Amino acid sequence: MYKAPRGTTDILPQEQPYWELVRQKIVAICQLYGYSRIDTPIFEDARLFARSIGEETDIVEKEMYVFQDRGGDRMTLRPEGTAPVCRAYVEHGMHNLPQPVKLYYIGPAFRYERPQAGRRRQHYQFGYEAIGDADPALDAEVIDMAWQLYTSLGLSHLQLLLNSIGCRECRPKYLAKLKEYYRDLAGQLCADCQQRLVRNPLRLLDCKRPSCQRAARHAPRSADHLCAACLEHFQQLQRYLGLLGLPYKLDHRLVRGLDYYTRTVFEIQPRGVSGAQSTLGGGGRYDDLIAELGGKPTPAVGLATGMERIVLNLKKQKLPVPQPPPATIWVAHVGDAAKAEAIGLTAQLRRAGVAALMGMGGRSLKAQLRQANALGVSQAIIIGEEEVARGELTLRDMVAGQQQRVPRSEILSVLKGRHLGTDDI
RNA sequence: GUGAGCGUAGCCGAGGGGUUUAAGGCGCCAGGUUGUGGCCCUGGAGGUCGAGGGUUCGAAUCCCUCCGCUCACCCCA
Repeated sequence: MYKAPRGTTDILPQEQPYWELVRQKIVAICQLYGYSRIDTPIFEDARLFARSIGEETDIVEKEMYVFQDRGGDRMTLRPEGTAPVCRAYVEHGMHNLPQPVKLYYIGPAFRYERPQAGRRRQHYQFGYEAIGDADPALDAEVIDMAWQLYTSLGLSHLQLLLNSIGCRECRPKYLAKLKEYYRDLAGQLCADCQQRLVRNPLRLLDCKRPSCQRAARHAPRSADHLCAACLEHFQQLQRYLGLLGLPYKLDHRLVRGLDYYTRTVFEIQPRGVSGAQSTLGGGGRYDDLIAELGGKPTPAVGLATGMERIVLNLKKQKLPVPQPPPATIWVAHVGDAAKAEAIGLTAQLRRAGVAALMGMGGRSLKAQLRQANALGVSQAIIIGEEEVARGELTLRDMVAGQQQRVPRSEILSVLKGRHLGTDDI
């Protein structure tokens, strides 16, 4: 028996209302903030991600789905959405458009990891990127937009974590200080952090092992070592967040696992959940990425959020989701002549915009009505020998349990009289 | 990659060596009305008890191995 591959899942019809709601809110909020949709390929040249995310990151080192296609090219199922969007920005010369260019995407991303709650090998990300402006007001807007998305879905008890990790000017100096601080503490670090000290010292700060946390306690903070320009940017951002009424918590240990970030980094997560896969969304500024990918130097800021984590939290907070309406009418029939009549009538109803279903497989009238009831259909039409002979239909109200004869030619106007056509929906 | 828990029909779930031809509930199908749903009653279909091996006269039940699922760690959405 075949099963969905590990870390993948079928999103079944009963789950879809959650996803549909999330998609609707996403489209609405993007319209509100001026973002246009972009769809990029699900696979890309493997080098795109190694270049942008960073060779030393977990994603690139152990989580990417890489394969060689039949032409011998090395491809990667995309592990995230920012790099492809930036590639598209450069490839299509979007620097000629009014800046910033605001783009959003919704689609699957792939990472080879052990699955657990809120983490799948194929997951769905919604993300957006504002490319072409360094104004901290844009950072604030990006954060505000995510916050509005979550709250418009009804999510509450969220917290915004914020940090600045500087730019290519000030970060190297900071990293040097960080390494210096750790020089005497190296013996206390876990094996992973021994590696990080050499390859990616920023990541030393967010190791969760108690001994490493202890070692990190008095580590120099990136926000205390920003250059004048980065400090100004960070302070302005905080001021703007204040103007927007967004509560935030500075977290000097928040560094994020992707190399392309500069200056602003942030995460939004539910309060009171630690450890588990709690982060709803995260992002930051990546002022060097476009140039890294061959464009001219272009500042940018963006966010990505996990759709299944939103759904997870909607369920956890027991928030209601709208259910799709059942069909309006069920056409039941008894006998060959009636079945022929039912086929024509059902088609006619649909063409008039009425959601209509008819019984299949020559089942008993009882069985047909039972199914109509189970599906929540509120009206049934019954056609038997007598109705066929007289050119009539029996129209049964499944809620009231009452029925009446209607001339076949008048059925549409009768239904309209009951406000059951699309004109009234 | 590491650790823990769990695998009995579509779903939930009893049974922990011998009348077990594997309970019960939900769902599905049909009948109780020669053309009428919901409630009720009756019946039916549906299972290599995750897989393989071992112990035993006898294994869903005990042992081993493997596989899968779930949760957690690492890391992230």
